[in-house]
Amino acid sequence: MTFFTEQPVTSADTTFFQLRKDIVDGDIVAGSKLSETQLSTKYEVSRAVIREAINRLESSNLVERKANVGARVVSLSPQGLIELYQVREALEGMGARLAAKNMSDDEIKELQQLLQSHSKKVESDESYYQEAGDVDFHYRIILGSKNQHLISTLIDGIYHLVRMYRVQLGMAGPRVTTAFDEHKHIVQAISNRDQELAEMLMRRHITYSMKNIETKL
Amino acid sequence: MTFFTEQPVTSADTTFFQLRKDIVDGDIVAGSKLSETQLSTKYEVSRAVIREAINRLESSNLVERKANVGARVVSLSPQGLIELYQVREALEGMGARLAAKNMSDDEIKELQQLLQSHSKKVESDESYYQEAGDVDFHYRIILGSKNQHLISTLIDGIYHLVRMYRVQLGMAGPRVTTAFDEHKHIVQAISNRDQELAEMLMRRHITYSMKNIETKL
DNA sequence: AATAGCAATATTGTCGACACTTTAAGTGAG
DNA sequence: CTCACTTAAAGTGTCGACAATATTGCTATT
Repeated sequence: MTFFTEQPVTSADTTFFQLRKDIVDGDIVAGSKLSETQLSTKYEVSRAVIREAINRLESSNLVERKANVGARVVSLSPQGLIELYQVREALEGMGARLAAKNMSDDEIKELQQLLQSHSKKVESDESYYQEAGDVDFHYRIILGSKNQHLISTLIDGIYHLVRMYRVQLGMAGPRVTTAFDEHKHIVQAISNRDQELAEMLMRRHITYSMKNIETKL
Repeated sequence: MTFFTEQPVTSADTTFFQLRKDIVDGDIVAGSKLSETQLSTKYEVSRAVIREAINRLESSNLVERKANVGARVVSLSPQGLIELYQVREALEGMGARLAAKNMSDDEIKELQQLLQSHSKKVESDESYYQEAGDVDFHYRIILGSKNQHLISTLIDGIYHLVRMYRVQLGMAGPRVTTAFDEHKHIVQAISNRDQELAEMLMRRHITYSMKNIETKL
């Protein structure tokens, strides 16, 4: 469940969302050039809205721009993945710490319930958990930090790139049940309001996750 | 010394830098509205340029935009400062950790020399250290992390907002010599390639720094 | 007098055209 | 044949005008 449904209001919004999806999904291949005129005809909007959309994509770290030259979709590399996950480790670690401090008792309860519903799905061997479930879990904790900078940096800025790596590398794998246990321990630390432990466990969880993906490169 | 002189190439670049400076310095007051037409006449460029500049300012977390309504300069608040420093703590902590791992021996030597030159200035009681010196020190470590995401998030995204808080709250204070000692210990940890310690010391350093500024709110 | 609805105004969003820069192809001299 | 220079092509940057949306002020009704 994505409970943060971004509602497009302007034409530039729509184009931005569409372009982002196409990039993350690999329909626009990594490293390729983004021609404004070309995209303008493809998406049937003026170059102005394309430019705005590209600007936002740049803010999301999905494209790179050079003045008077143009924009390219970022290219994926092992080094890039490592750097991305280092930032993610720092930010989500802090996120878990703050969540342990700032989440309401009700929110924690919901988090536990979410985990329990995942538990059933893991047992019944549904593959649901692999993607959506993991994302859902992490989103809740990030939002639970109540830190607006952290939230927007991660959700608007880093997570789409993370997904791009996952999608284009086939993602997931045999880490499902292992990751679930890690999630369980993190929630436990948050329930106990143990900030130190919550941060440490989240950092380890992300480190493991990176190493798992790294093998696929 | 700012060794990262951003060279404007387009008109939008120039306008963006100018606007950013005016906002950070408080010449455009925090919380005020940014009218595109108004700025267009003030800076003598077309609205398209202003719009691009505002978009970038939004990416830098210096302004907030609402569709069909307009952009406002962010307003400063104790809560906002705390949240900002929490993110900074996480990122610069990781930066110090990575610097201990990735800086070359030469770069570390230069860092030590920088510190020594600061030491003299602190003794001779020059107030130089307060602002530029501190920024210089932190920049070197961030750059030393060699992590491009970390670098751009901090230098392009967070640091201008940090400076905005400092400038508009009178900044600095009696923490000069204290901060210098903290810097010294961080460099020592980096020299020893002690990643854990470097991160921990940097995090504490930033926490202290926040508490110092917080008293001025 | 207060409020709801409407008209007028101001502001942002979008568009197509033009200006400038980069890139590539082509031409000529050595 | 190679290299430097010129020129043509394509692409990005900037502009002014129009369209769509939000805000303000007015009018009328209760």
